[in-house]
Amino acid sequence: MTPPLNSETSHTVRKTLEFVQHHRLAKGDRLPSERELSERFGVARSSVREALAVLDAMRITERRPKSGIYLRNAVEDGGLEALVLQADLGLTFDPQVTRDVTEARIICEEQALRLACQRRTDADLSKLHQTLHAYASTIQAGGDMAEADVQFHLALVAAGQNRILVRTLTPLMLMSRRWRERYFESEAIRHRSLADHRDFVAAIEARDEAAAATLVRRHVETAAADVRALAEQGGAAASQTNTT
Amino acid sequence: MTPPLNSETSHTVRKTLEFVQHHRLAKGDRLPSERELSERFGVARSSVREALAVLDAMRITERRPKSGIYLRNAVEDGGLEALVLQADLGLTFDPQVTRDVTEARIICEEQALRLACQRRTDADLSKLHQTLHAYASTIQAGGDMAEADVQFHLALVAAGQNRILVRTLTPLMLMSRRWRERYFESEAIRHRSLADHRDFVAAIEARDEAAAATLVRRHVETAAADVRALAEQGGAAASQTNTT
DNA sequence: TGCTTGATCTGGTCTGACCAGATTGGTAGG
DNA sequence: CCTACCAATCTGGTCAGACCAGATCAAGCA
Repeated sequence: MTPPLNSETSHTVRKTLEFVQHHRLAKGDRLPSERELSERFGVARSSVREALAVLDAMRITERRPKSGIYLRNAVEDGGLEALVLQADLGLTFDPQVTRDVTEARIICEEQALRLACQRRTDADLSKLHQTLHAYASTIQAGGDMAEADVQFHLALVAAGQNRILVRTLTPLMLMSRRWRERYFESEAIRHRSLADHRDFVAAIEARDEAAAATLVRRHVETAAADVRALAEQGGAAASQTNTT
Repeated sequence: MTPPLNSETSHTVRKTLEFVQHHRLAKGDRLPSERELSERFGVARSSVREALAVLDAMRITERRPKSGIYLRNAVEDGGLEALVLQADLGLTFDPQVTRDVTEARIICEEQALRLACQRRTDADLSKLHQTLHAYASTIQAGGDMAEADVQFHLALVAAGQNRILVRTLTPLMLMSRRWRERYFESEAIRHRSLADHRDFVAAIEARDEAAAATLVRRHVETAAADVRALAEQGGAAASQTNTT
């Protein structure tokens, strides 16, 4: 459900991003020609072009006719969609990005939840209970917690009746999907998370803005801290990338 | 500076989106095959594929191997980047989207400005003054106000030291670029806007969070109301799209 | 009626070709 | 020795056509 790209295109996009990272290319630098990339990656030029069309649309690269392919921004400085793509591809970013994502999530989600308290309909409420139930089931069944978590938070935000806010938060959620996968390996965390989610729904049901706001902050901040701890402890191997 | 896509790819993307709109395709509906699209649009299949790669990456379409191309979401329900693309292409959306964008902008921008008040450096401040000056010059020279406005607001947000928030707000800004173009045709509005911007910088310089917050709300809400009035008055022709 | 089978359609990928500018290297002229 | 000009080369943009392997579905056989 997550991978948006075709196998080969996705593969080539990944290869290209890796190339950029590996060669420490900076904004304005020129990439090898399409023909050379296709040779280097062992795919046809048409495949390279598809990947470049995607990178272009994401404003990561810029193709200048008769000239070459240039890096529009550093890999870490594209659009949000670009970040999601990188997260999907398993590329990591520096800690500052993680902190910024957390902060942005708290900001957007807190306000969204306030709106949800004001505007939620009974339909939203039953949807929330349903999603909450699905969440609990996923814990029982040992299913995809990261996915269930994303779905729950998005349902929460959706109750705020602002589709743009939902779209804004979606990439922020998807971005931390990878981290969450490891995060939910702990049973204690899974259950604490479920308890938090119950509180969320209760707050929205009671239209208690203050409670909801406090909950988000604590929930997201705690989760972020845990993930950070996990990253430092478990995976020095997976934690570094270029920081210019 | 805005158009991110190559001529032909952009052209085909536009044609495809128009096709979807014209035929009132809904989520899950199937588009014509690549071969038929290429024939219909009068371009090679490879060009269609590039466009589809972009639409795929934006999660607007989904290509199922050996099956067909399907609409992942209604055109109005893609990612933020997709909305920007549509705005760039001159496609309009329903009023609810406009309202949601305004609300989301206020939420994100208010919090970003609060952060800016706390964290802005002297470098940020001089950058802001510089951007403000450029803004005033653009008014004098009769330049691209929409662009200058976007740049100013992004500089404002950037002072909050959260790159993710900047990236979040960028599409929201770009999205309303079209509307802004007409908006800034009024001289009165141009000057009121400049005055507002001066106040913004002053508030951030004084680290006055409350003032900054009040300013954003009033500034964005007023602008949105004006644009709405303009849309209702001037262009019934340009205001409707499908609302399902 | 029900099941099998093969023609057809679809996206995925590759090869190779041509175009028109941009770039660049070398050579002819000063 | 240096300058100026021109042609070979390189680049992205686009097109045409081909093959593959599943998916689909209708026709035909049991």
